[in-house]
Amino acid sequence: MDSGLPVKRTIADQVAELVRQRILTGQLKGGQPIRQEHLATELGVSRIPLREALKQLAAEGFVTITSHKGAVVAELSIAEVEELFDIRLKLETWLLQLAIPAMIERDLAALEKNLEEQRRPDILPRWGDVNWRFHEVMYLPAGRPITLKLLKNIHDKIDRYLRLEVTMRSGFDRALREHDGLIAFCRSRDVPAAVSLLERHIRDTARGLIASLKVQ
Amino acid sequence: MDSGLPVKRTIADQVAELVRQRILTGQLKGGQPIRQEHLATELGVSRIPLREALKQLAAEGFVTITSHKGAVVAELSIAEVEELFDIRLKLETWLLQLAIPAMIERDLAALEKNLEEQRRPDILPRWGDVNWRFHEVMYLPAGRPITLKLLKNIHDKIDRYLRLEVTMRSGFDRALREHDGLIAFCRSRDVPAAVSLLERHIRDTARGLIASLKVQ
DNA sequence: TGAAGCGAGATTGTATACAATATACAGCGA
DNA sequence: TCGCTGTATATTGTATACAATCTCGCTTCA
Repeated sequence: MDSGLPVKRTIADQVAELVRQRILTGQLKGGQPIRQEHLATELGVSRIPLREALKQLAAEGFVTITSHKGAVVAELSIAEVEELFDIRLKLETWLLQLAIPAMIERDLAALEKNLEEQRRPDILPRWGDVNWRFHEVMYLPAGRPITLKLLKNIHDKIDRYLRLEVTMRSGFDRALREHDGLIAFCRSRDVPAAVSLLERHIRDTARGLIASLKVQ
Repeated sequence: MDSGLPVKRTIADQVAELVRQRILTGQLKGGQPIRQEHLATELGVSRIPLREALKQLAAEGFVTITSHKGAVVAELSIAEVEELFDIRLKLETWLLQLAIPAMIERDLAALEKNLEEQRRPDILPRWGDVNWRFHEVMYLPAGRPITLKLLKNIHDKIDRYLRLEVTMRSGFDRALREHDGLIAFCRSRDVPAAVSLLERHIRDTARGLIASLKVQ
């Protein structure tokens, strides 16, 4: 699956992955400072690979580094979340347009297999992952790997907040229905209908998340 | 201008900036390996800040790091260049749509000031910079800072190849005319005309660059 | 009172030293 | 000759040590 990963993983890479996961899962909360010595000793490594990991995460937008003051977990304002959803809207609808004509049976089967997983009762903890993979599989036939990687980064940043959304159950069933509809339109190669549903899907997700952010 | 820069710049930041510039200007060519010890002694620093700089550049996509083998200057395939231009097309037309209704006289004046600079005879070495700033100023009123930063990164990656384009003179005058036209449409608030011209502008640039890449 | 100055401790930034891994090449055997 | 293997060298990865900077409470003085 992750064919891009280096075979021999360096400590810095492992730490980057771990810290990223902690941020995504909310173990490290937005605005929280990251003390190098503390985290390094906890992980049983020196500060050198940790610092390299933090530099990488900073470039990816997960932490913010200020000289001589350290790294803090990045926070997204509501405006920034809205902007990220807008970027998704523009790029994902484009990819879907490209992907649908290029889809073969195997792609559609993969989408349906993913949808089955989404229906399993114990999905919630893995929802972020599975949901992204659904979209990824759908856009893969478009053959635009750079865009896909960019979108994954955006999804990761957003998912952190989706996890916090306690009222997710409400939007959850809707998301499943929309995913189901997307597959149907992909099957019938109905590009306009699929794109329009995807637009609604992304906008609905955005609306739900932003509403729940504004409450807090 | 660069208000986002840290006040106290760390060695790692300076090195990252310098290496990025060397890549952009072609002093470091695509595929070329970067030997840490060598570059570090040349710059008079230790390998630690250099390594942090390389991690950052890797996350930004300017170099590729392989464990225990080192960093090499990233190369873009023709397909990747095409994809980057496609992303530009989707995002920049969107930003322009948002920006035009929000433009005030000051923005238009800034565009014209930039265009004047483009007309100066000694522009070629600074073309990459000035050209990006034209687009940046044009999209700034859209109020989408994340997208803008993303686009800057894409421009940087592309500009490296634009610099190589020896026959730039041909596309150069055309670019100036198109920039001129864009300002006119912005002034008249003619969104459809501006967007359509911008589409052509980006496609023209892409076509010219890709043609010259295919020759080599 | 309160605002500026000044350490002591905490924290980050960088250099040096060493360990782990990769690369190049010589020697050996079939 | 060809291919394998082991060793020397080069290069990267990480730990430790130290330097630079920041934080925060205290003092001092207007």
